This record gives sequence, C-alpha cells and structure tokens, in this order.
Amino acid sequence: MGVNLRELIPEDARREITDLRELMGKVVALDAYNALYQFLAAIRQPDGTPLIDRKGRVTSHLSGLFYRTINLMEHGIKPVYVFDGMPPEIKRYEVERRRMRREKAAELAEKAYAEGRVEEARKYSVQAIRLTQEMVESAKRLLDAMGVPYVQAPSEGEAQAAHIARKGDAWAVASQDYDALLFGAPRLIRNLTISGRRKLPGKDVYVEIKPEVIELDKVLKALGITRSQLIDIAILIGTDYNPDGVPGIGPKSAYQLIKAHGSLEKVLKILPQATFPEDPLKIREYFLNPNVIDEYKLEWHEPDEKRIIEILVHEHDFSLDRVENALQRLKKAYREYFRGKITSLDMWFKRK
DNA sequence: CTCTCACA
DNA sequence: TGTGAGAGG
Repeated sequence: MGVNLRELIPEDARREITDLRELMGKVVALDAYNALYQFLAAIRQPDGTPLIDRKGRVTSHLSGLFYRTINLMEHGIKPVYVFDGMPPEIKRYEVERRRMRREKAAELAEKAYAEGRVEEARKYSVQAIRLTQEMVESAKRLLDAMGVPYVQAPSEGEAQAAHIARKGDAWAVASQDYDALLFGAPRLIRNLTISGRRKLPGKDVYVEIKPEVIELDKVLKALGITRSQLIDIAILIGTDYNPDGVPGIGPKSAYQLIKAHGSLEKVLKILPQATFPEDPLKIREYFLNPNVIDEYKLEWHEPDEKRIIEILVHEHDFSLDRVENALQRLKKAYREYFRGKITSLDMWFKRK
C-alpha cells in the first residue's frame, strides 16, 4: 500500500529523531487510516485473533490509538488525526483489487485456522484486515472523549493531512506511507512510536525502530527535481492509483528517465508499451490538486474521564485499572502542555 | 503496538 | 535501571 519511495529518498533528506522532545509543542497530522490499520495488524495473538470485547467487536485499534496518543501527548506532541473520506474516482481499480485480495485472504485464514496452522492463520488474517465503519466511528468517539481533534477528509486522508501541513497548521504528517510527500507535505514522520521495537514478520527477531523525519525540500534538492517530477517518478514505479507501475521500471530507472526527459509525457513517448488502469496524467493532476477542505478546527480539550471509561471499560471491556492509570498520564500531559499558553521559560525548563 | 510484571 | 516474556479485550 502506498508508494514505495524508500529507495529513492536520499540519505541526507532523512533524519532520525533520537529524542521525541524534538517534537515538543509541534502539531502532527496523523494519517488515521494508516495508524488504525497498523494497530489492527500488530495487536493480535499469535494465531491472528485480535483483541475483542464480550460482544465480539474488535478493539485492537482502540487499544493502540488510546495508548499511543497518550504517549505522544506526554511528549508535548499535539496530535490531530485525519480520516479518509470517499476514495477518488481514479482509485476505483485499486479499491476493487484490494477488496478481492482481502476476501481471498479471509478464506485462507479461516482454512489455516481450522487446520491449526497458526502462523499461516495469522499471516492471512492480517491480509484480510478491513477497517469497518464501526471501527472508524469508535475511534472518533474515543478521540472526542480524549479531547483530541480529528479532521474528516472529503477524499484521501494523506492529501488532507498534507494540506494541513502545507498551510502551516501542522508541522508534519505522520504516516508509514510516502504518499504525503507526493501530496506536498513539507515533512513526513515515519515510525512515530515510543517503544522502538518491532518484530520482523515471520521470525521472532526484533529490530530497533526509530522515528525519522523526511523533508520534502531536501528530497527535491538532493534529487534535483520538482515535486511534479517526483510524482511522475512515483507513477512510473507505481502508486495507489496504478499499483503495478510500469513493469520493469524501478526507482532507479524511473528517476533516470524523468531526469533525462523532464516529464512523464515525454517518457511515455519512448515507452509505448506502458499501460495504466487510469490516465497517468490524471493521476499526477490528482496528486497536485486533490480534493481537500479548509474548514477544520484544531483544538485540544480537557479529556473527559467519565466518557473515556464509559467507552473503553463499560462498552469494550478494557481493564479499569489500566485505563485509569493511562488517564492519569493523559491528564498530566494535558495540564503540562495543552492548557493555556506555554511560556518560553516553561519550554526552557522542559528541555532538561 | 504498548503495558505490566518478574527477574537480574 | 534495564530487559524479556506474556497479556491486553
């Protein structure tokens, strides 16, 4: 999912965040779909079963959302979650393709589970993950209760998040996908987590994961291209709107081609065999001018303790002890960083 | 993914 | 004070 620009991003456009205090006081627009999906994928038992409440409703996404948001706020980071709206027309092909892949995976998961093949069951249940309307709504209700703002994008969440960051209302977009850069986000934060350990898929091996910031300006300068050309390269490699890209063309040759010929139009003239599920120029146009809104309010409010307990403990069977514990941390973070203005002297002391 | 608790 | 295993819902 998303564009894979990893190999294209020059080393010096990428910076590790060694201390999350660097982000203190900064607004970060999080791609909600990306975050919830990650929680659903990661918060599972070895056989692939997610956390569920007594009514059988999945709660993994709420657990992840709750604890991670508190962690960010404890570092003085101001989170705003951006939710996806209607996928754009040019995504139709990919949306359908994903739906079929999920259905197939769901069947395989059930089969593997019934036959006791635990690892396979897990693998396929992750591939079968679907973010339901119910999950999205429960996540929004939880954020409301926590006093954390969210923005409902008219279309792609990454596009809306990038728009918010471009206007200066957020310092960066946080997502695992690189798409926000194509949409013009000045900064992209990947791996925005506190616990820096992640299990390698398949094996019981853990690797250190550190958050990193990628700066769009530095990417473009280092590569000597414009954002429009970066988008052209992405289209040759493959985006959400043409996932296969152009067969045989990877990051390296895509870059060389655009660098040498200047634009996608010119490159396509020498690649007459290339086919696309959508007009590639329309895809570029969408990255440059996506459907976004300016009507949103980014305000952080005092957490509503009772409502949070109502949602997590009474509706979804979270342990009262754990939730109360986290609530103390949330309230403290709110007092410290979110209530009223923070003076520069306060900031100076918090650095220590 | 994140928390908690046991153990060094 | 830090690390690892196991549970969380």
